[in-house]
Amino acid sequence: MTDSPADAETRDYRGTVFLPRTSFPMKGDLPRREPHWLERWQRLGLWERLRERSRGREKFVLHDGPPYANGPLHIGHALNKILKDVINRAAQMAGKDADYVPGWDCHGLPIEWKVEEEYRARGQDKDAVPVLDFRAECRAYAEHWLGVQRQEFIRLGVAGDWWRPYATMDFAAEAAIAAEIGKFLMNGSLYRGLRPVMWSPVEKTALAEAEIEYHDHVSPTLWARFPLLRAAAADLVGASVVIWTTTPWTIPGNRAVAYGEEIDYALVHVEGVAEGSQLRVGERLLVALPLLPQFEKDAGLGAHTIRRVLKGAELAGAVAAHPLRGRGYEFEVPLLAGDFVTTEAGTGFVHIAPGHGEDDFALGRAHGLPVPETVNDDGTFTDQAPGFAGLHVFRAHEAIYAACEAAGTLVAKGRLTHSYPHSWRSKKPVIFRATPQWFIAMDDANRIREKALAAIAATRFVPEAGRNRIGSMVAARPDWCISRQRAWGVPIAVFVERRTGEPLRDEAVMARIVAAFREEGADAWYKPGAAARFLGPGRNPDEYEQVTDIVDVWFESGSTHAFVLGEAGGRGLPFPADLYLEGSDQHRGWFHSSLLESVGTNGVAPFRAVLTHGFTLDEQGRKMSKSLGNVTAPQEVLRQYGADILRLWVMNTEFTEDQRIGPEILKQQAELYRRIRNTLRWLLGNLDGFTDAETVPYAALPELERWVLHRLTELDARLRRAVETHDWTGVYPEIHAFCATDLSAFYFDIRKDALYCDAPDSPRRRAARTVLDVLHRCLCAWLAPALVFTAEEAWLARFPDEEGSVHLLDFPLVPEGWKDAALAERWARIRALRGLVTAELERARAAGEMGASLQAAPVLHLPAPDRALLAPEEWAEVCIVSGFALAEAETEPRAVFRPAPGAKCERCWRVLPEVGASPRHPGLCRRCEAVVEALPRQAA
RNA sequence: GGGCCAGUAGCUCAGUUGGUCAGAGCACACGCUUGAUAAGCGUGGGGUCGGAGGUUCAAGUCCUCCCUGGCCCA
Repeated sequence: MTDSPADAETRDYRGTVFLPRTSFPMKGDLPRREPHWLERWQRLGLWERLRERSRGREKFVLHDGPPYANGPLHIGHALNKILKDVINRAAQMAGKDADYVPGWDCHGLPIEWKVEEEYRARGQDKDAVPVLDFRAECRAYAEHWLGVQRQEFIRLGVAGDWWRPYATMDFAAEAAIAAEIGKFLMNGSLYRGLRPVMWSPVEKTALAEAEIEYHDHVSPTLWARFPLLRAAAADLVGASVVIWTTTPWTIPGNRAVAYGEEIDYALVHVEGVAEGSQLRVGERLLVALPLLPQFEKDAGLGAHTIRRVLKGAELAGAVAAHPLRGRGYEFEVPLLAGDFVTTEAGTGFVHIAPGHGEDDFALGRAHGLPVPETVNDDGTFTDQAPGFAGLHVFRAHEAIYAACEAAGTLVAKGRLTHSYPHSWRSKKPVIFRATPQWFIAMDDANRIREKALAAIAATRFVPEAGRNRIGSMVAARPDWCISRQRAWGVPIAVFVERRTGEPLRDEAVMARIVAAFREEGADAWYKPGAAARFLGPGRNPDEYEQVTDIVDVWFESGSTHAFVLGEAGGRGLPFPADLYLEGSDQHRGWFHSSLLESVGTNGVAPFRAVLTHGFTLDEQGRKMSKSLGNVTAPQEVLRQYGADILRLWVMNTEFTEDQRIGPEILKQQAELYRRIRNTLRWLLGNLDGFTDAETVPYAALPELERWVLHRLTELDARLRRAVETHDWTGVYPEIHAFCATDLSAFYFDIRKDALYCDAPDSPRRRAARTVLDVLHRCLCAWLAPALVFTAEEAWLARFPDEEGSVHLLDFPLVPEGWKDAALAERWARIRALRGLVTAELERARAAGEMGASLQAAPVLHLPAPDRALLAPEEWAEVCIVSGFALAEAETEPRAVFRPAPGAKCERCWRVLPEVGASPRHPGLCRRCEAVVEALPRQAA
């Protein structure tokens, strides 16, 4: 190189400019890079290190709601676990010991089905397989999917105790669940009662709702008289209430008739009948007024008069005779108000058989009606159906018709094709049938309902609406039916004394069961000789019935707190948990069952706070479904974009409500990500070679730098508030906006001149780098809970360390002293005025008067109060122009474009009159001349 | 059919107790830059705040009804 002026004209000063330098690439390449970070964290034992170094800190426990170990993860799983992860990581970085134990729900029907399916594929009969073998296959199936889902969660970047998770099929868990049932047994809340369930007479088994499919079916129909014995109004006594049913076989089980209080009923006096009609001239009938025209046709009603019309409410207290009175059905049949009664079909009266319908059962229970068991396992009538014993219900209608006709209560009969429930397996029609089931009482001496409502009042709900939602359910729900007639689950390990029908309440028996389950799993219940083994030497197994029902899986997952948290959990986690976090459907599910279970055994809720998220829909707000082809699979997002993009999406949505996702939305998230990534990249590039020695104390910083630090205090406060309240909405959007608007478009753009062109020891450049250092530390830490991979990459790009990780850090302390509201207000005004300047420059640019902003030296006319904001040279800096003049304005500020006089400095590109004045560097301005002169020769 | 929730620019979201509240970011268009460069900067267009009534001097913001969607039930 030469210093001769002749050469200077052509000299390239690019090499003397301090351009950003970094190894941090612009492209994230996340699908390829993320797995390497996972390997690194695994190798470092990051989770164990975190636990080690936060030992003794205050615990934060987000108790994991267990996903079902069946099939690959869908987007809802991803949303849920990512949210949990962000909250856990943020709590950890905010100074807590956030120990997170992931869990799985392993028992239940869907897995039984899958295993049965595999049997069928092999031509094997499930019922021929010994129960212990079947259970072993179910266990292996759940084990497999637990492993798959674990890897998928890990790939999402979710941190937790993955190699020591909990599972409801762990022996310890099965033992704890049995022990929890034992507590309800001992405290008296567990009882055996009747309840109608969907029952398949072909398979002789109860069916779950999901095992039912609906097909068209031809049912015999029956219109029957219920002669009124007593009623408030004299003209009703002796009249007949007419009911209509599509299940005549339920007549023997009838114990009441329901009416609608608001429905208008006609008291009809029959004066003529069609040929063949079963109606009698002179009789009086009660039929809903709107249904009377149809009834005329159905029953062959001829001439008649409507004596009067009455509201159903008038029937309160009325009593009718059973239509088979005189044939073993001598009891009275009360008329009861039912809000399920409609005038859509029939007669506006519903015959109530408490053993054969949901509404029937509920109404019966509310009024203390008996629940006769009129039907056997195989669908034949029992002795409790006098006159029909042994007859199959599906072949009983002719006999019922005949009996009614003989009793004078047959009004009409017919046939109806309608949608009717069938067994999923046998494709045969099913029936509602009352069967003995196990219940937990809501309102006995244990007062679970009352205590649960109190616990709800004491819990924090985010969003607040959750309190009402779960509260109204708890207030209205019936006793909890916890028994299922299934194989894959935890048995209700109870014995019933045959002589008394009472469950055996013996602590010693319970203790033997729990101890055995702990060692051998719940399989112990099914092993030969189990009854003798658990009952102990003092009892004869023949005198006891060993219950073979399993417990509702909701009871199991509702018990997770009992084997994960507290003393019994053995993991050093406190009870209750700080937070439960699941989808809003869990108000009826896991939140609900956990609450009831814990209230029943501990008297309090297992959580201090409940956070719910909504459901993930497609881009049009529709539910995702395979048939619509609008499913966004997390695996596909990972393949195409990477986990950090999916995580960013989670944090950018209003997740307490339903969210949307799809190709367009993901593309947008990738764009938002790029802005954040480039902000980090620019920071890293401009911090090249930075050391603490360069740092400038706060008091010596220019206002612009102090303003940036003030913004950090605002973001820090926002973040810490989110950690406290679990209200994360808007936090990451704000960080993004900070990167885009405050940093990239404002602060960085302004400081490029100082950073690129000032001398390395210039106070202005050092001040900027001081702030860039803080920005890098803050952004890496703040982004770490959400963008777990990118934050790590950006941290290690600056502080390479074989053992290091951004995830081992706490959030940086942002000094309170950086907060400066007055400064913020002044700079808000400065930015507003800067907007006037940029708009004016744009006008000039469009008019062809200028290109780059450094070609301008505008004049800004300001009213008096604004004139002291900045000096002209500071305005030039802030507006990124080469010159600047202030002038007076009467009222409204305005900017006027002027071209910058002088020549363009070849190094810093500012247009200044002084350029050309230097003999050694005629192409440079004074600042750049000095910088270049001071550089070591090889650098220049 | 019932309970709960939501419906603000193409997209993601702000809009406290009703009174410059019709905004931001992204996307889009145009321009600049070419020393964050498959980057960066600027300017701009775009919404009858789901619809209809009502309360009020004044309503995305309160009330009623309806529509659409979601969750949970029947």
